[in-house]
Amino acid sequence: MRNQEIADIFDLLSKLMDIHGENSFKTKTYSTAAYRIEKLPAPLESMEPAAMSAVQGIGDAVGKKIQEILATGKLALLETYLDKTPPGVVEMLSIKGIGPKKIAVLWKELGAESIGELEYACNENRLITLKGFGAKTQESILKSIAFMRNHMGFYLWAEAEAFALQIRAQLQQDYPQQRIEFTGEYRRQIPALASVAFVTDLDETQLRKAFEHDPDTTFETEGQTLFVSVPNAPALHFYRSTAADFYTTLFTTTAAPAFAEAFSANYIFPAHPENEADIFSYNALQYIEPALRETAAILETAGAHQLPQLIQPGEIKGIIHSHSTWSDGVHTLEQMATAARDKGYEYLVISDHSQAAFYANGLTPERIVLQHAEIDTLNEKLAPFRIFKSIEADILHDGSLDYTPEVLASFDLVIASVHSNLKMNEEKAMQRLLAAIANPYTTILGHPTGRLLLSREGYPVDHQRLIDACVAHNVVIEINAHPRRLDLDWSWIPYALEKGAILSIDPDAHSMEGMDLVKYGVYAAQKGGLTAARNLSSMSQASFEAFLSQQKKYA
DNA sequence: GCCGTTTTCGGCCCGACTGTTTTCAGTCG
Repeated sequence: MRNQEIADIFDLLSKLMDIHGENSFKTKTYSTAAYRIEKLPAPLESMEPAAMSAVQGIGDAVGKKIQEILATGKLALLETYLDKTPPGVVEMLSIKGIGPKKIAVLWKELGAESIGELEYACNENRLITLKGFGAKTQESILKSIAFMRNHMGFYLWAEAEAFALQIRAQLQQDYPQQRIEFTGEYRRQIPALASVAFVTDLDETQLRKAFEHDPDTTFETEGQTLFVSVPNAPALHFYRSTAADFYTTLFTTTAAPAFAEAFSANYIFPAHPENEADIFSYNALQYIEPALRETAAILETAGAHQLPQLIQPGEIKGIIHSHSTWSDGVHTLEQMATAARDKGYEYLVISDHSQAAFYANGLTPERIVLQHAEIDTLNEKLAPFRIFKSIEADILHDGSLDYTPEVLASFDLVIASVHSNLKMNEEKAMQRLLAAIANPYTTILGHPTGRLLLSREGYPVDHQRLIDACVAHNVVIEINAHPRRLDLDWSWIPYALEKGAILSIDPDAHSMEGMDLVKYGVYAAQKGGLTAARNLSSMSQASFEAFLSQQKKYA
């Protein structure tokens, strides 16, 4: 079992015990244990019990519970708490803005045992009578429930990926003679999606057979399409097609509505295309990558043969934006650097959290000096690979960065990000962001909207003004590659490119494995037509150094 | 429940912000 899954068990245990009013120091212990386990550099599975109890926060009781989880796959104590808590109450933990204590009140005093009942009670204005609750809390609960409902059934592309690959692999293995291809929003690399779709020449009986081992799977047929619903997974669509129309079906089911409409209005399908490229060439169009098949406008660009050469995962040359054990990362500086080198990257930009982020062990000016000394030593050892000195500086409430100019000047580059006071109106958000962009030490604006896909709206920003300001101040705009962020959103990339902005696909890696997330950033960026030439992390080490020294002239 | 020692109990307990209070509990990053 992975550390993350074990940590999730302790985290849930801690919250359930809080709901049941257990000793808060006891529950704190479990939540701390969860945090520590999550940050362990090695899998608990492969650790000796002695090494385990040496970990801060893991004592006798937690150690035994870990052994139990590893041996049985579950934790009896958690099961007993789950047994005495209605599932709907457990679900309430996913409502933003309320925690275990408030949930306990809603359950015990209001009698709400599900999110539906809670929503009803809010609409009946019944929360305001409860101690510690008021109109604003009620409103924010309703808002959060509405947000959750809007995103129900949606999954991150990266979450859907493993499921999609597994389904396809199984069908290919069972029916090696037949064809199965991805289509729809999954093929278009939509960052958050509700379905994974396929085009196939398999018949309905064959398809159903692949799922019959799971009694919870349901099926629905509509014409030639089979819809399969597997619990807790994206919906599956199988568009069944004959060999003659296979590529026509693939083309039409891949297209977003606007793209499909424009195509059928202005172009025609050849009779029996032998591949998708035939459909484009028949209409004197350049081949359009699936990721780009969103708008009507892209067809005109393809007609003029001016499509961009989309950036590819192999064109990322450096890991920009990463964390180490100096702040809240899982691995040491040296581990991160050697991992980046071994993965074939030319350089690593280490950007731990700044001092305002105490929850993430942000760096004080004194610790920055020590970290820089370690980087210097490692750079001698690892040359020609290079670690660049950076920081993810918090953009404070007033838009200033988290250090004095002297400290900021000690970095090779500075990534400025908002991490606190996320509840802002657009005016306040823009004021903070524009101040940070205008700061001469800011090299990159990190995750510009602070959004978390399917989980949190970002603060509202005026994208055009934001991008214009970055261009004016030579500030690079990050495309944070974490699959839950993908922020800047791909839909704003064309505007940014048109205005001359430089973007940077950055993994925001908190571990060695975290570097592998860059590919999700590349997939999202492809949708916006990004090319390697306009992506900072595609620069070679030498070009990156030249770019930074150019930047310093502005500072 | 964990930890550390001025050990075998007693303290632990980030800080800003929000929304609720009228002095603070809960939540979040």
